[in-house]
Amino acid sequence: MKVIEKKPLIRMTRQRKVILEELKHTTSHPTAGEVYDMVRLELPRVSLGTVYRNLDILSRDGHILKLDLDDEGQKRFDGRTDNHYHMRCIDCGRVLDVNLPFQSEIEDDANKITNCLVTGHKLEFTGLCPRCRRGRGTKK
Amino acid sequence: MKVIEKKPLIRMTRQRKVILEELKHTTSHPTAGEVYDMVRLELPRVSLGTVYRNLDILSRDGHILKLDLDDEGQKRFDGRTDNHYHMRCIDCGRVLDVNLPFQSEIEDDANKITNCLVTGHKLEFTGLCPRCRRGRGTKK
DNA sequence: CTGCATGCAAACCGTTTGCATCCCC
DNA sequence: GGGGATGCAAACGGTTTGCATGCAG
Repeated sequence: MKVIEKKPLIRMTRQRKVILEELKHTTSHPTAGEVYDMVRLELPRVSLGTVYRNLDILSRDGHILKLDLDDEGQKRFDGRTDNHYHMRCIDCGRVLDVNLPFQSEIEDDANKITNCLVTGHKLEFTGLCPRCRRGRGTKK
Repeated sequence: MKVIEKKPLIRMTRQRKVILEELKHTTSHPTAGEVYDMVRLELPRVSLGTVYRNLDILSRDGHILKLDLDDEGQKRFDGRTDNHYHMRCIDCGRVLDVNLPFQSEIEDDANKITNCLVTGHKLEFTGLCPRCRRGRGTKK
């Protein structure tokens, strides 16, 4: 498993700062468009291109995570940067953190049965979030 | 874990048949564009729209798998429909099968620590495929 | 002062869709 | 013969990019 090392940000612009702060203060895993909407409340003249460019730089340097979840046409962003898993609600699309221990050993297992050099893994759960679950039966 | 039941195909057109056969005879996890290229060798007048429509229908009915892998702007398709995992080479982009036992129990673990109703999971490995691994050091 | 960052708009690329025609059952 | 499938081309949605200007260090 790779330890992501955060590089210090070379240059902190007003836009970059607001984008980073918004992500650090939410757990909603917003899309780029949603980040744009959030930032625009504070910086009404920010451009969507700037948001995309900064999300790229911030994730490249390890300050945020870029998530590429199944069945979504778009990426999501996470201010939480430690290794953790996610669960996506197939009803409402909400994305939640799953605090299962991070299983680096599974990469060893994969290494044993392939000729690859496996260095990372991504685990994503699907199902119903607590809210959507109520609208249906609760038994498994 | 959900057992996917294959529905019989209502109608078998020439195009649909060729698309399905191409996918059953390769392990390369091609993109829609790559399937299009493969099919075009046999049916030169096939349209890209038809390929997309059939890939949708075939995956909806469980005859193929639609894969949404990390860091790719596009979907891939798999003629192998049993539950299994994948590994993506971060160097060349190749996608390989990983025949690790399918761990439905991990969904139970997730159910225990969340209030969600977890019904599925997806596990994706990243690293170097055997070919790309040779170009670099082989020690871990 | 220098060069990276911004706003704006156009371009890009994978995918979807409307429509007239075709052809499988 | 009828309804789903096709080819074609235009539209779509998220993302990227070129360019002139702005601003952090």
